Amino acid sequence: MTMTEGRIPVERRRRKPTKSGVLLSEDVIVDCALRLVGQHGGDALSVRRLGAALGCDPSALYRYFHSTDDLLLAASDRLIGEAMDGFHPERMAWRDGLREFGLRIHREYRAHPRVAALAAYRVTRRAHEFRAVDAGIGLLRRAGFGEEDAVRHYSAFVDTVLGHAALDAAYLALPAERREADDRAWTGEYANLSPQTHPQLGAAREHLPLMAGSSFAVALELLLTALEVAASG
Amino acid sequence: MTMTEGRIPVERRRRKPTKSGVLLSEDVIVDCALRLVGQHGGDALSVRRLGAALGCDPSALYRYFHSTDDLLLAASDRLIGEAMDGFHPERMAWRDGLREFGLRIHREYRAHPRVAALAAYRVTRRAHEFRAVDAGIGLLRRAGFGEEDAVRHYSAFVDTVLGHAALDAAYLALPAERREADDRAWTGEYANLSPQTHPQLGAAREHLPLMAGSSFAVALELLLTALEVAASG
DNA sequence: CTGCTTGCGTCAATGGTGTTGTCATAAGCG
DNA sequence: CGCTTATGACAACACCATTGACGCAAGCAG
Repeated sequence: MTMTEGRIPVERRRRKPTKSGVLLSEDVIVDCALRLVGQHGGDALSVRRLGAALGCDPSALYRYFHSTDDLLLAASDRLIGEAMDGFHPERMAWRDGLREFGLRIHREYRAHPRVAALAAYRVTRRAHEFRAVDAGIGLLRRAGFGEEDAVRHYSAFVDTVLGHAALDAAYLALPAERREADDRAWTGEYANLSPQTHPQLGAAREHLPLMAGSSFAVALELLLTALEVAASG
Repeated sequence: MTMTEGRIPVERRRRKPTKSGVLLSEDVIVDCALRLVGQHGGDALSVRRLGAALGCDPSALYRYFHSTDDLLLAASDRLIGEAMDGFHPERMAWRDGLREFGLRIHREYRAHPRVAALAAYRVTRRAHEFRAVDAGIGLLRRAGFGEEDAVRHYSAFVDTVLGHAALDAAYLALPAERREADDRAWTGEYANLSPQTHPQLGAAREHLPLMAGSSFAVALELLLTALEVAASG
């Protein structure tokens, strides 16, 4: 089929338990996938491992999703909903609201890095995203921006948040060994460079481990400050 | 080996041409990898395809790189090198220097979206990156930050730049059809939502197309302003 | 209760991936 | 000229996603 593939119908009547007794469903599979990624790291998500965890043949999953990408999108849809669940920006000051907005997305993405690495780059065009954008623009209007500037600054804000979230998520999705190797660079290769050729690195040697962790919190506060300045100016 | 693996020495004396007559080298391989990824997409980067393109056995590449990850880091470092080529921050005010620093990286990543999407979140641990980090920290020292704060704020700055670069690069790496569909969402789905349920989107309807383009320029200026505030405070 | 339809789990196979160990060969030094 | 060794080739291993054929059994029709 070259046409857009029709959704696999969610309503199923016939149910056959798997060899090990588990009843499969779209929800059960997404649950298991998120659990698998959360517990065993980013590279634990493969059709084979998922099948093993569910006690079914890997190919059984294709009865529910067209591809692993399709499965990941389904999982990412749930992520957006969970990130925004219980968020009530109208109850707080705009700056606090924007901060929580950013922190919620960032936290959710970090909790599911492998899924997030794919989700961050995509426009879902679904209900949860609609609601999030509406809330975000509303917060910037309350900060004092006019309509056009609110949109422009919301765009900059959310892209910065998503960019950091994607970066941190992609990093967390790396195999542990590579992640540790990247971290060690700041106390190893970087700290041992000659101060002659790299004077700043030499002078700041003892602070370089700061480069290893996430810088999102610092960047978020900087951005909020800048928005405050821009709104009042 | 649990220790950090020794670098494969760059100086080689013996040279044996491959079956098809090509002389392999680290540079030749990176060249080919960048070309391959640029032409045929991120999924085109595999040792087997790379070997085929170079006219050598896939395993020959392991004489030059420990793994495909190692190769990717080498390619990434070359991007950094090209981005920083001819950059002389000491000749300009710190704010102008940081702006150009950000713009250079962003431009280079946009020029090689597929490699950038794979490499934006990695630490290359190589010469070009060393120099870039040294220059970046130096600019923030000149802004008035102490050593520790300079490192902390450089981290936030560069991660924001890389995050935006990764986002924009991933967007550019999308198939044109999907990219256009995403753009159309802001004049289509988003603009047609009911103002009852999404009041902000309704009010700002005519400005929503602003969401389609890159927000990097706006975010960069915001960040520079915030750094100025933080440095003087 | 019987029997048919069909949803769906299983099996087997295809062709892709990174990586490693072994071997042969040729480059360049002594 | 011959020896050492760098390095390319080959084969094999373990994993991956995806597909098509097969057959079991769930649930409805009669």
